[in-house]
Amino acid sequence: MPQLNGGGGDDLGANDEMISFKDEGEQEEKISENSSAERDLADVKSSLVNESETNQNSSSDSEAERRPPPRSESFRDKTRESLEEAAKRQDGGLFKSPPYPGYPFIMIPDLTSPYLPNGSLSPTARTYLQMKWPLLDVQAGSLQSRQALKDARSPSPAHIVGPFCLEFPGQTDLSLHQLQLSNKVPVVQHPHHVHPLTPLITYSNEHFTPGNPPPHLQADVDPKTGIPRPPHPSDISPYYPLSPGTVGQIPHPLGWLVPQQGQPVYPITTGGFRHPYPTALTVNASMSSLLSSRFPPHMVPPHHSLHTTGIPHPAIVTHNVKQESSHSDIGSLNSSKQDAKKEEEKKKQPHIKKPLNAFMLYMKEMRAKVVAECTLKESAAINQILGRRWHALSREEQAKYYELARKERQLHMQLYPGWSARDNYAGNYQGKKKKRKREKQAGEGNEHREYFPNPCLSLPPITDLSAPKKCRARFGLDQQNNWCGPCRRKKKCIRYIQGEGSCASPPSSDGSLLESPPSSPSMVSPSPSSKESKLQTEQMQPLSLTMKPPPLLSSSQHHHLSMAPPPPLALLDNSVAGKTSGSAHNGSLDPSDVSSSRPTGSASSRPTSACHSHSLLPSSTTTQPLSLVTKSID
DNA sequence: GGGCCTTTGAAGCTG
DNA sequence: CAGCTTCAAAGGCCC
Repeated sequence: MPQLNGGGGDDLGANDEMISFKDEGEQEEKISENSSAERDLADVKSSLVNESETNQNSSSDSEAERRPPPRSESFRDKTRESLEEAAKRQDGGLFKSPPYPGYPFIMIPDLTSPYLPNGSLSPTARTYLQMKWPLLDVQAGSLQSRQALKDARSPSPAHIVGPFCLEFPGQTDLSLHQLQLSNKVPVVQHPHHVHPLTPLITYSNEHFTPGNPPPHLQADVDPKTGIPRPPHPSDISPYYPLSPGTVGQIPHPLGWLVPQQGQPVYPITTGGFRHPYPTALTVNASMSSLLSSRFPPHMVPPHHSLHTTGIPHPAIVTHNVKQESSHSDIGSLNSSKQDAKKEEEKKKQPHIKKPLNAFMLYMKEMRAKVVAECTLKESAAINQILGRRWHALSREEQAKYYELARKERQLHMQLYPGWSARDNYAGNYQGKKKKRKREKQAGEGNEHREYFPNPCLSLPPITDLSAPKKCRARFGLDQQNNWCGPCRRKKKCIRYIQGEGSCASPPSSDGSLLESPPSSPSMVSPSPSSKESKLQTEQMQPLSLTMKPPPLLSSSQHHHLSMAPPPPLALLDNSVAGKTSGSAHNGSLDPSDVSSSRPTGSASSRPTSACHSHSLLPSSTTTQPLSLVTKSID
């Protein structure tokens, strides 16, 4: 695994993955079949994690040798390349594959953390700054961009047309961090420029004084067992707070930088959490030194989970849960008592949250940017955008997040050896537990998504017939007047229900396109020779809807899409394999899948700004009218 | 105040 | 083992 502490520029990053990618690129040969490509992709994806895991202890130098055999012709097949290229274009180069093999990928907490007590902004709490990542050459233009970003909350700069104006390379599609890094200076958060939201405001440097672990943590002995704790693995990222057994609150993994209140992150449970681990940074001396060398002292995480200020760490979820009604149940008094006991015990246990997965990490990092660019506030909409962007990310980019996620999991495991995801399942955790998720509608789980090329659209590009709130997704918040009653009340969309077989949507002139049977070959069958189909798709995508006025257009469009009759099974390609994680994963990395399901390529190819014209939206629908519609109803 | 929405991914659960 | 379910973050919205 790439060493965080590694001197030089390869601090961390998933060099391993990157290397492999590079190899793949070298071997870029002919690829051929989607099937093989898919397999390869799947392998690659898993390998992204596996490789790093297996190699975590090895030096980056040797990684190349141990690198798995090039698997990948398919990995980097032309389709993929073209897609990536398209994505790059769409994203204004944000995601262009970095030419840097060993980009320094430093995992640095985002200072603009929501964990701030006053953090109204919702910057990412735990973001990992990549020293090089999109080091897009923001250069000169970056000044403007920076300025623009400075007023992130202010109206988007003129050049920012809308959310995800991907067509403006390097101008707006940069995260604050990226911009900050654009000058090639490894500055994570400028000491001078204190972000309004920066948690540092709340904390004085003293709080972050490295090397001053709290007394209770100084002894590296498990308080519980008295057995000296094993040192943290060097490769573990410093994102997890310790879990001092007695300490009820743990700092956010990145708590040293993002102290906050009330945000539970990785609290410690009684169960099996043996004990306090020094902060990852503490544990990881190399990392710590790295950070110390790179960042001002106050940037360096404290060696202890409990902040000296006594401010509750976000990672901790206190269970101030009201006693459940069961207590009052006389009939089952005895059992109630027992239950109560159990509940109390559970309450006492801090809630340990699941480690963030790659996408979550990505979202955390990019959310703020999207919010600023798109002026969207609703997370649902933002997440949709992020989801598309995630798909648009190059493998390398995704690999970074997978690597981060892997480290998170690893660290999490180390910190909470006895923890299981099951612990957080409903019922196990007394904290606010979400109710059972909405019952799945028929067909849910096989939802077919369409990727609208235009990320700027606040309207969710994805049409999921089975998804509730169809109107919401279709029309967006701005057009609630178009929503059906139930949708307004957040109930099941009657339109959707009605439209299961037929379109209940309001008449729309251009809806015809959507209603029209799938004509696009690419749609119908993501042919293995994806290149061709892809081209076709690209050509066809920019169609009909393009001309529609954004709101109306999108609304009707979405509506039709959702209402559209089920596409032939053939249409139901893997792109919409359903929500199962497995399929989703593969889909994200599968070039073929991407090509078939992602209009991004086409979108990107379009010169016009998606943000401006919303043209992309229509196009996709045109080409993949039915595909959008998810799986066949029957 | 809590659930829903929405995304992907990880992991647990189920048949 | 495949498929399904739950949860992780986020913040506006609704009840």
